[in-house]
Amino acid sequence: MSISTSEAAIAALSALAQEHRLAAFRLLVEAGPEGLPAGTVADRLGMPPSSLSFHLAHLERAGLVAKTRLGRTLIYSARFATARGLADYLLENCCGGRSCADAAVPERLAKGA
Amino acid sequence: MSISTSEAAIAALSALAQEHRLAAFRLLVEAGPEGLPAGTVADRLGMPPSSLSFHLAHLERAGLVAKTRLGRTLIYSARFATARGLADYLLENCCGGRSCADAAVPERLAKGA
DNA sequence: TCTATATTTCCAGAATTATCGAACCATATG
DNA sequence: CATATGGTTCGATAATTCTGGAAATATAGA
Repeated sequence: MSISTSEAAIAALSALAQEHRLAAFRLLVEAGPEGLPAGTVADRLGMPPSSLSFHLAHLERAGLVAKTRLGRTLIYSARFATARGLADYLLENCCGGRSCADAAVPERLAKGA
Repeated sequence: MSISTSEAAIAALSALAQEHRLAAFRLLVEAGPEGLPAGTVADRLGMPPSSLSFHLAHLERAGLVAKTRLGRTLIYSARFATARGLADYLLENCCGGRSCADAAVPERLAKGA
């Protein structure tokens, strides 16, 4: 998941553009590759399981998390590569390779000078 | 705009998590520091001015674009620093400093092994 | 098999976001 | 001042997303 199309970028962006999902994802990042059971995430975030499930599914569709069954618990883990892929996408497509040293003060356009 | 809080990150993420806004922002990035008049962006994106205005305002609130008046035209330009700030936020908070070499296959948790 | 646990899916209602025409504001120019 | 141009704001409607309880699914264990 290296995020090549803008659709993929939008999927990842909107997956993270939500309070609860960003919090869940950060929790999983912190948990590392071992991941965390859905229930644990729900507890730590203090939200009802059905709501959390909705958000985790959203993250999974965007390729940001992976799901593994272990007995009767489902373990979610962060897909670091996708997060990095999104960061790379931003750097390439939204910083245009330029230095990114904020210089957004256009003072002369449509005027020759 | 270095994006320190998660609120700021969510604002930037959701600003870019929309087809038209991402397209508009990319256009402004491509245009460089000189920026582009709102009307030009509307033309290139083929959308009614009021719709575009709505989206540009959204990008501006998130700190992703700057607005400058030049006569009767309003020129929008990308704030590269914010885009980079978002990329940095992702790298720091969503990749956890680790190598990011996808390793999301938790096979032993809750079991000693 | 019956029961308990972990979680998801379903569904309906609430909340938020997007769309776009019409009216409005600001600036330029005759 | 009158008029034209570039854009925004308003407002009503449509579309999408979020929320959370109830019912359903999957697995484990007695």
